Amino acid sequence: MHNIKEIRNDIESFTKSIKKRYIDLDIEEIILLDENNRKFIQKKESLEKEKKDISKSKNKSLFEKSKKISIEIEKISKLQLLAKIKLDNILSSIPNIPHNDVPIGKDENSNVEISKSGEIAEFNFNPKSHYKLGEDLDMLDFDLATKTTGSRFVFVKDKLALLERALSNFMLDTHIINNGYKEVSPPLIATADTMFGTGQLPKFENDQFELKLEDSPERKFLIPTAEVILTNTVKNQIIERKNLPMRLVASTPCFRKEAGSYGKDTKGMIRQHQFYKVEMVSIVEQDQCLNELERMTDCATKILDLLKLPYRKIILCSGDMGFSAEKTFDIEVWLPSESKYREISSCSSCSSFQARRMKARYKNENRETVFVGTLNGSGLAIGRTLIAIMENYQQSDGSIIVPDILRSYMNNIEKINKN
RNA sequence: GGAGAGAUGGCUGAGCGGUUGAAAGCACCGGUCUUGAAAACCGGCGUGGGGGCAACUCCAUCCUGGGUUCGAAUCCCAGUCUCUCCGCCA
Repeated sequence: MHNIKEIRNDIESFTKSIKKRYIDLDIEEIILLDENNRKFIQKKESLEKEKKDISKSKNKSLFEKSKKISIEIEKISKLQLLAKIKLDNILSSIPNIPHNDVPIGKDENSNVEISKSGEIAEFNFNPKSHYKLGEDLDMLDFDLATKTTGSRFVFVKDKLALLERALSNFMLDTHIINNGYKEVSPPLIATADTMFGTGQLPKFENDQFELKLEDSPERKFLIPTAEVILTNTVKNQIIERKNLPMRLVASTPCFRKEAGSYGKDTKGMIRQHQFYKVEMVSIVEQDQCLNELERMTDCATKILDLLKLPYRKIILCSGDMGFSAEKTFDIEVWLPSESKYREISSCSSCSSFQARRMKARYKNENRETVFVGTLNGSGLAIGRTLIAIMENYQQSDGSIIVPDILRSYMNNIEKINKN
């Protein structure tokens, strides 16, 4: 959420910055609504003052007049509220402004590779896709999921289910023990207000699974990522500086409609309506955002290092970043069956963009109350890590070697074989 | 699900129709004292918004939304949440 005061004070630089996002924005309308809103506020407040003075005077002869003023106030309030709602609707649908470090570009073609890591394995046979491997092992069942639930779901069974569980524990342990994150097991359902805080609402309502609630005007949603619920733990709060940075990690299912991606990645587990993800969230002092982003991204890549999976790190360009982000690193893991890198983690700094929406603040060193900085990153997406392990560790006979680091989490089995 | 109690500033907590934006304490900040610290004493200290270059000023805000009244933290109605007790249940 942007500060209308800042926009008003420097319309030109705001317009220039937001252009980097390649969105349509009617700045004239914003300015007009803002002016109207303030005009009505002034009118309303001068009437309120008048009314207050009458009431203070306790002069009975003026009481009748006061009643009339009340009616007038009500009329103007309605107009003011209308302008304010319209203005807020527009403001709350404008994405965050990209940081200066961020390359300018319209879509993923302008993303920039920063580094590559790990050895890409040579296969002396044709590497299979994860879904072929999984189906042959009888440990991934997409048809069964279609029968019970619908498309874009999967049954993970047997040793692959164990692998999935092991990954969750391994990642959590690493972030808790080595990276200073505090484990949280959060609710998987969030209120509309919470969804607004991190930027899922109002603009991305179509991507969310909403629960059907009887007899209640309240709206509730399945979380699309633990970022939503973890970041909002500080909403409507003034945090003590000594408690910053706050680092939280959770392993949760995530639910996404994937609207607008029909026909994309329909085969296999790449794009599902439900998947597990280990999510890191940091709440920091504003000026620490970029340092924390580097740190968080390292926490994510460390997992891939330990799993010995090849990956690359890229920085997203201005047009490809998520709504709330000012700067984002994506980590992409190598998938032999596709001979390309696929996203497995996304780490973003949201500056104070979400904090403003959530009203999450802290007292800085000058004892001023200011908005915190928020960051989130996957560490990592479990489903996609499962895929990457299957494909990169596959053998010619269709079995899958268990990475060393995971064996203690998997009853010390070394290989996943067909039963 | 049933029955009660409650929701006030960063925290604790008074107020229960008319300078109450709100006592008091704690915390915090500044100062005096002290070699330094503590203690003691003095002063300051909520949030959001509007106007103004500024000094400053105005409005809102005592869970949320309605209502009564010239006037509401205080009265009425609805809702949300929290706590206690009972019931049911993983």
